[in-house]
Amino acid sequence: VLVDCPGAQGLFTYTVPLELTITPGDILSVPFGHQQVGAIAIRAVAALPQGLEAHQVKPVAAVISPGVFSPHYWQLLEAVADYYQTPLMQVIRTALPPGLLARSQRRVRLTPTAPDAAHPPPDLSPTVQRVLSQLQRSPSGDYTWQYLNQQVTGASRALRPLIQRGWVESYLALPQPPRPQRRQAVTVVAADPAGEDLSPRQREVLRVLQRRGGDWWLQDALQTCRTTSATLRTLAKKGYVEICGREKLRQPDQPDLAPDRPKTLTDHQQAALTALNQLAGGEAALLHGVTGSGKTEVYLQAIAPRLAQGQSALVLVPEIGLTPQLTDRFRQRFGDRVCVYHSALSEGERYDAWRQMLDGIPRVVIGTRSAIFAPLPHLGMIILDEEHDPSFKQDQPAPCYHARTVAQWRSHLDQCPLILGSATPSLESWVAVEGKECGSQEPEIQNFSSGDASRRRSQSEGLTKFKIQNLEVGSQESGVRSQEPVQNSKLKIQNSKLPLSPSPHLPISPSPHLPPSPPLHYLPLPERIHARPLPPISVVDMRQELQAGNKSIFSRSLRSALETMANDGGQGILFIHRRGHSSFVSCRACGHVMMCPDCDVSLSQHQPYAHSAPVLRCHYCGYSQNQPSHCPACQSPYLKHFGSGTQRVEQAIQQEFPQLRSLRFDSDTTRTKGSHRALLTRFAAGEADVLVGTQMLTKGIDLPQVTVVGIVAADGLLYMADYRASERAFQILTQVAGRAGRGDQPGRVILQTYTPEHPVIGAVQRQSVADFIATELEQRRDLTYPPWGRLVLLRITSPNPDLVARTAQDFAATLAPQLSADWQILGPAPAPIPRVARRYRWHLMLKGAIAAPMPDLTALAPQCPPSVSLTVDIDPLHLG
DNA sequence: AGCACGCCGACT
DNA sequence: GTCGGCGTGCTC
Repeated sequence: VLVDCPGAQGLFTYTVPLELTITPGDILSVPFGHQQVGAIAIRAVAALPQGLEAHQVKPVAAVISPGVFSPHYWQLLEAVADYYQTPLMQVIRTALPPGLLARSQRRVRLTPTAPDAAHPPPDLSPTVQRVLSQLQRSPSGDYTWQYLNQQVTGASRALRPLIQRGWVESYLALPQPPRPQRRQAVTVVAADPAGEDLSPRQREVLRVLQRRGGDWWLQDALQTCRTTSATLRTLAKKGYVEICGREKLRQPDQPDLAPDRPKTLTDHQQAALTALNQLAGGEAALLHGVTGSGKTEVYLQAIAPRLAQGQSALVLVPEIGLTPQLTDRFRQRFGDRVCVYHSALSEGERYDAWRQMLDGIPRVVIGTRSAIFAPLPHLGMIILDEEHDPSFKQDQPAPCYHARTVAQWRSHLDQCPLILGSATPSLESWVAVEGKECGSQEPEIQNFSSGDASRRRSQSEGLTKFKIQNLEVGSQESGVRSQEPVQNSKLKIQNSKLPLSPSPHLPISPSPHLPPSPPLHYLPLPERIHARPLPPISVVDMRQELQAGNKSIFSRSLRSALETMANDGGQGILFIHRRGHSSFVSCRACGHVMMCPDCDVSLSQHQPYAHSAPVLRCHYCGYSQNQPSHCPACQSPYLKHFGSGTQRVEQAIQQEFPQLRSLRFDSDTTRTKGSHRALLTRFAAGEADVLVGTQMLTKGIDLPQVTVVGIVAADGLLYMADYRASERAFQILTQVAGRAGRGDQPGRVILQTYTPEHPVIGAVQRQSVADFIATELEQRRDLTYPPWGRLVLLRITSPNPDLVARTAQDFAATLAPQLSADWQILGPAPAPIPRVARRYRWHLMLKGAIAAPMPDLTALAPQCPPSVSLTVDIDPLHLG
């Protein structure tokens, strides 16, 4: 068994209780030390491993979910673990729905014999007293061990006398993995509802039930018929209906949609579709379609034949909550074969969707990044829409994987085609297009050979993380602690003698061999559907506006565009890249800037409602406070806000265009479930004239009535200290501009900036992706930044500022002699934002040649002093 | 990770 | 002599 416990390296042996059947690949719950943890069954062994006594072996506690890992799927997880230098178990955890690998909780509760709170026994030490009164504070007298230790220092020791006297008991709360939800269901079985033996009321109920399909959840039936369960039970007794428990799939509410049929394709769409249909398994294509060119229709028609052949399709989108329109279109085309999977679902909904995928019925799964691990048995196609979007890269907990990279491996392992779609392709994909002049420079996003892998392993001499595949090869590591490799290599010998009948163990590859990523077939969609023109983009120099005496945040041309739009009954979108009211608040008298107490970040001003008191919020840790009336440094009353965000823009509209009704679309107004869809529906229904929003506006929104797009200030995007700032600015601006003129009315875009000469602005205005990419590639080549080189970022954090700095320097010193000549160390240096949520952050960057094998950094994490944490980010996207 | 154990300084 | 803090090691 592989246990879900960091630091527990290797495999552990358990007995199988008689009442359980366990197959390799099952997800288990096992006792481990003083707790119960999640585990994966790897293989059955006939005899105890050497050095292990029978009394040491415990039985498996439960099977959480039966066999879910196919050989290919397992190889995919191993590849992710290996490339992103993350323990396999952690990769498994990201691939599974949350809660499946739950661990037990140590809890403590008062027993009935415990003394009354009013009469505490006097012969107890102060800490014991405190623990007792803490327990008595809650009505149940029940706390987790951990919480009690937080509240009362030294609680764990103080509990001992209490437990001895029998006043307190300590118990293990078993993990509660999600389970299928069962509900009573009513089915009409009698064809004729006019039976003689029915009362009038029973007859009526039966008729209502039958009229609408005859298949109901008991709850709904009772409500609709305004009846009681007694009536239905009588109907059941008389044989007219059947009542039985059935699993009810948990699903977010979805609107009823009219089905639609495939649309006629333009010539370009048709050409792309033909090419897609001819893709062999493991081949990949870049579908480069300008905004509004109908990529979605191509996806739909490419998927349809795969479904018909009994295969499933996987569609990855940047953020699903943001794209109700896309999921609706898929539902209209494929009905309930569409399955949505993303992190905004509740635990139960995710679990149900995940189990549905396992059943092998052909489906279309639409999901975010983590859906690349959807357990679909017969995968026929993978589509990554908005392939360039940075949210496909995970940067918080390891593995810091890029869904596009993982998709390439998966497409190869499952032998299915991969489609990358975008209006503004990433440089990585652009360079990988076949026939482009990059030759051997082509970034092989994944290209580790077995040679690399074994070299890496030998480099780190025993400190390397334990890898299952090592067992198969035998144990070359001398340093791996305890007897694991020995006993396990013995197991291996046992297993290898077995005939290759039904695989007795989880198929584990000796080392994840993955071929270089294939070249991309280039499929352009250079025109919008119905030959609609791309909207012209006018760039407005805001410096000249100021000179002309215009102090408004709206230029004269944006102002007039909005006025004509209002007269013509069109709708508009205003884009600003920051939410909230303003970017920071500072004192006019002394220059003091309001800062977050826990981060090195200025606080943003928010004004939830038009006249409410302003609130200051930290966008990094969520800290918030009311805006003080006087400067905390000098007591001056002149605290002023600078810069503008969505709230400020909305306010300005209300002041300057009272006739225009506006809606705000940012993460403040879309926080609750379903609010995206609600806002978009209201806007589409004409409840507002202007939609004011952030980046969110760029993602998969198709609003045909929009004729005007105003970019209130492009500058905030252009000047970020990140080598990808230009690329991201170009992508966002182009995508926002592309929201205009998607209906019958032509659109126009007004781009306001203080630096119209910036090359990104020019490229956006010319709407020329190729030009932009060519210049950008040139610049990156000079510095050997990706896609011409590769990066690894070590993020080191701790609440102790000196310790982080020292650790970062130590790591640099350890790595320097280990790295090959084609890698160099940049830093260490404090991170661009040196402190977030009271943790100090340092960065250590490794830059290597494109063909250079990745250095093995897995040995560093165990060297971290306590309180210091290290994240290894392979191919980082943002360096902030 | 989480928990137990054992060492060591501080305080009654 | 005891309490409580902290580093170390183990989990089939």
